[in-house]
Amino acid sequence: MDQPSSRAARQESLREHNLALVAREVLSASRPLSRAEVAARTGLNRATVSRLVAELVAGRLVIEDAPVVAGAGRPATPLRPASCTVGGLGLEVSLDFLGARVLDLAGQVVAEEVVAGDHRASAAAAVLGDLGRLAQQVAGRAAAQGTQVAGSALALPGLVAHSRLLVAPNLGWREVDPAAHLHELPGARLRLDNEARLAALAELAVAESRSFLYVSGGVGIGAAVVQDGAFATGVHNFAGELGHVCVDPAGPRCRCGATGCLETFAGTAAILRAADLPEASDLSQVRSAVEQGNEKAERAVARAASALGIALAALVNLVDVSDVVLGNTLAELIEPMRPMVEAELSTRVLAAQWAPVSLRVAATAAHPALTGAARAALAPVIADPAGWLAGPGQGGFGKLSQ
Amino acid sequence: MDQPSSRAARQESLREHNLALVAREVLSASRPLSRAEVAARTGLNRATVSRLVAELVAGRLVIEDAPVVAGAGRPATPLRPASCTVGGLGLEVSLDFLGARVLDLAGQVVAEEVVAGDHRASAAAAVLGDLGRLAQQVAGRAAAQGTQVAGSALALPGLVAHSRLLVAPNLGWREVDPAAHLHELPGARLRLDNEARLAALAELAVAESRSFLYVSGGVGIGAAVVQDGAFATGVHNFAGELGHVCVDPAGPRCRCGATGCLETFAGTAAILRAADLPEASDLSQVRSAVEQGNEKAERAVARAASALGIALAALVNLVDVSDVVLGNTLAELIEPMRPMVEAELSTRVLAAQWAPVSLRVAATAAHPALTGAARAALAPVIADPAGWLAGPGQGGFGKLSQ
DNA sequence: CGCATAAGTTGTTTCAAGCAACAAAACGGC
DNA sequence: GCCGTTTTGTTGCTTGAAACAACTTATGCG
Repeated sequence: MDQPSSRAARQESLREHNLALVAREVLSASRPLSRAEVAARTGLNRATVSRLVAELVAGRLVIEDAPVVAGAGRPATPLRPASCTVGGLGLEVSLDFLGARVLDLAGQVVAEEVVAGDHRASAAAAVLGDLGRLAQQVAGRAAAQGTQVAGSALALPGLVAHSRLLVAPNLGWREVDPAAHLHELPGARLRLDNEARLAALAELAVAESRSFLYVSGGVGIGAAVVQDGAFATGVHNFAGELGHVCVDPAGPRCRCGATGCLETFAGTAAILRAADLPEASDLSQVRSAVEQGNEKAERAVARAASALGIALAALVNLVDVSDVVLGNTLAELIEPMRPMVEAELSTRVLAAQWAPVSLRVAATAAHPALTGAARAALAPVIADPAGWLAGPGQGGFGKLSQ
Repeated sequence: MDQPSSRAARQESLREHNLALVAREVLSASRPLSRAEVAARTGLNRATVSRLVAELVAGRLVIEDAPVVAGAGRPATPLRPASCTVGGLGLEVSLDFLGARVLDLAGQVVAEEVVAGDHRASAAAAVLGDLGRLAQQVAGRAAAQGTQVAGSALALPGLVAHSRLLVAPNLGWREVDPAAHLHELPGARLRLDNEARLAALAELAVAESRSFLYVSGGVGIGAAVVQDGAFATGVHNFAGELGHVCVDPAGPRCRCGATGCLETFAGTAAILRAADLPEASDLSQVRSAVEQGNEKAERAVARAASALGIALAALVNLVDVSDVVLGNTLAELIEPMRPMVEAELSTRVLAAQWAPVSLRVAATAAHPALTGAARAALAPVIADPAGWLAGPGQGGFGKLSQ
């Protein structure tokens, strides 16, 4: 459904819209495009595309390659995203590492730094102080390469509203305002979001599908629904708390206070505990045990798979997705879990017969939420190039959308 | 969220957009507005609004009332939706009635007819044939009053994709193409949608909130998520199957094939069976029994409330809504169910403390899905007045009486 | 070498909205 | 009762953005 923006459109809006359209086409193309190709793809006139591209080139968002001869006719001038001119700074606080990464418009890493550390039940101020220093350092390195950081985004394993972290159960944090501890970040204001959602954004950049459910399964289990390239965020930005869907009201008590949450069956810690393997600290060891026929491990995985299937079936019944992408540590167990998850899905999803659900592993990349955060930081520039070109450095961007 | 339409915008699009903006403002205002007020609300220039309004008046979508004196200054000309010029035809096949209703742009009923009947395990062709005759009759009466039907929409208690009904478990229908049995409906093509979603559309027109979850609880339980006035439809239009969310994997078998679906606890038939009241055929009788302290009825309601709470909690965790509207027969039981539903919600929803969920009864109106269907039929005209004014208008029904 | 072909540019036209000035229709104070 | 004030709606002019058509550029091919 096309939700019409209820603002008056003037001619300036027209230009902004078309400029953004051209920018998106060039910046997210899989190969360099010529002006003529952009015109063909967008439906704009060649002359119009030329004017708009000129603006993007002048603003250093897009660069022209040397013309390439390909068959008859005048050779086309390939256009591609500028590298190392404008960047987004992605930050992440995870249970076991801190990270900062700058990506440029081409999606290349300009600078990054990841520091391991155990942040379970940690002090927010200290951890965020460390992260701030890390961010400074990485942004400095990016600047040395000529990359101006347009903005930053922080991925957190918890519930985020506006610019506050409400609760991150596994970090043991409540009511934290990260911006207060992260002074002097370059660019416009800091955007916060859930780890799963930002990881989904990274997946979106490489996946061929533009609608899927991304499940980030670690100690906690988060999810993000991507539909046609946009997130279902819910009214308060709280959507996707798959880990606390009730799978069996008679199940074990969860640290959130309820009983039978998915996390108590399929969270990393829960599976490890149920598998009861001496000195196993990783789900890959559980997988090996299953492959070797360890019965306790098999039962643990079956229990997790059944629970995951029930929760996913609820989600599919409610929001109707047909492509489930499994990320984070839970991805290790996809093959042993697959038959049972698929069985639950096919019996419990009302529309299963017309819209079968597929299950796959996320594109492997280190720390996808970090990549997604960097992309989110850059998103305002891509969505509103006119705003960026008009006042770089200034927060001309009202919209934090997408 | 501003999902940018990925089409090239030309000046014509600008005009269409602003025309739609003005149309929406006038057609969905609670009181007649002057041109100057529309200009203030939309941000458009007064001159521009005048030009656009002239077009809408010429197209008979909006009419001018006599100027009204109100204080100093030139008296304003009130603009209001034209009545009885353009209408939408809403149709519904329900378990126990067939209905057809024409609404005009002002939201007034121009003509309607509702026929009771039991359609459980019925023959689709015969029922739809009856509905077609009913539709003809009602459309004819509307035409006699000068209302040209712009389009029609059909509400069905089942899974709808494109223009086919895939399955309606309680009707016992599968793979039905209603258009094939409903010949010669006036206006553009027939739109199909789920009963719950269309009922939610009717609720949206009268509710003050523009984001809520509408639950239609009858024999089956459907739901629709409305966010900022738009529906979350999912990838295939299957979203909202709340009735088949698993509430307890050890629960009774559902007719969908799975076990422990919400419907098996909180569907009308399930509650009646559990309450075990001789000759009760209605949930209002169950409510009376509860009020009189009937223990079996109390247990039945508690069981239903707990199940509903668990399913709603899953939904709220996943899609983040904070306003739940209960419609259809289940609304009868809202008060006896409220404490238990709210208890489940507050313990099971992770964000409950920051975004408490409220529970209320739908605005009472007879057959809301019928109203919603009529509004849906009219929606294309409001969303694209330019298309309507240019297109198949004017022709068919000759001069208006009066 | 000329012709076909495709890419990109330049000048003109079209169309929608803003702007400013103005006309219309009320009120209020004297 | 007349004149200034206030708000509404309209008219003529200007501005801006994109389409269109014609043109230039640069290549391949016979």
